[in-house]
Amino acid sequence: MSGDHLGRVGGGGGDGFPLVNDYAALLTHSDHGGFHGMDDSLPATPFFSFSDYLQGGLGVADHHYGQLVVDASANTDVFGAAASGSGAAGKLSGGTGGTTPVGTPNSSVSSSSTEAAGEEKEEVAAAAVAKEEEDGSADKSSKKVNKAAAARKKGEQKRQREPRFAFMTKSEVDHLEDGYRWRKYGQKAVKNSPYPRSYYRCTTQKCSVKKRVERSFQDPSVVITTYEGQHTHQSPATIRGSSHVLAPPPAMQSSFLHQELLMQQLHGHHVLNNNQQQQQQQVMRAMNPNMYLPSPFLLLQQQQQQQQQLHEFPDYGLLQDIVPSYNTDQP
DNA sequence: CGTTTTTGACCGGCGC
DNA sequence: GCGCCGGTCAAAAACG
Repeated sequence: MSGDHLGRVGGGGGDGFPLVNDYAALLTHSDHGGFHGMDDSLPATPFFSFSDYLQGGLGVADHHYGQLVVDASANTDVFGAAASGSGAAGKLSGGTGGTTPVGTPNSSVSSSSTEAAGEEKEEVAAAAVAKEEEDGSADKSSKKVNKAAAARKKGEQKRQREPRFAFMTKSEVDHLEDGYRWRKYGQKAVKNSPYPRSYYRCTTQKCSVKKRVERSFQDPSVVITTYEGQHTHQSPATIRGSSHVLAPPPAMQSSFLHQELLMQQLHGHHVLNNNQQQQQQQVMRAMNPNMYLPSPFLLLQQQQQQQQQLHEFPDYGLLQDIVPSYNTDQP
């Protein structure tokens, strides 16, 4: 039946997240289920679009959301898992200006990260990005990439699935509101986790965006959301009501908050290389196609080369694979 | 009554 | 070639 999910460990082959060109980040969501009704925990701050963010400069540490943004340490933990040595002391910082409904002790994050550094890392690394390239270089000689890939590449490219964008959010609600409507089409047990993974698909007909949501088994407070593809339409939440970019409905605000946080997290992660930073920028640029897409998508489908660095910075590898394929950026 | 969720079965890819 | 595993399908149930 369905009771076999937390059984096996290290089944072997499965990495848990066979992502291809993915990008991940951790967000710390201060409020829990506020979305679904009361969102009092969310500050009534004006929201920024990505473009604003970008144009406004990348050093927006003083952002309004600053108070919502939280411990970069936790971020680091989850993000880099192993890289966080001092993260243990991090802890929730800003705590929502007054409200910290989430009784989630970050300590669990740090501590668990320490203990389960390996596993957590695995999970993160996977969600983070992963690589699976199939170039002829395949010198990694890892377990993956072999005859199958070789054969495939030989004749034709494997149907590259759409780029994915994964990010982690500290939230108690599994399915975070992002302004779009989703229909759940499946649920599967995650290998090393007691928590299942849910598969959603955008209900808009022409839209084929999918997303999966799962919870970190060591940090139940952390939800990993992975988007795949990009919406071919606007968010219903957007259409409904205002055509302006301002004053989005609560749900959207939270959605944007996520993204804002995401970026801050990224930037707050001052441990990146130049390349990585550049890529971050690219990613962000990609993230806002024309105006503001309430959801983080876009991305890439190129990778390669930087693999070398991947070896040296496995923890930050996620940033490596990110290469926006969209040149919607302006001159 | 229409839509979404639930859940076991099924399928393809990949490792061994 | 076999078995494991992630991802998807689809029928039935649940929900509003």
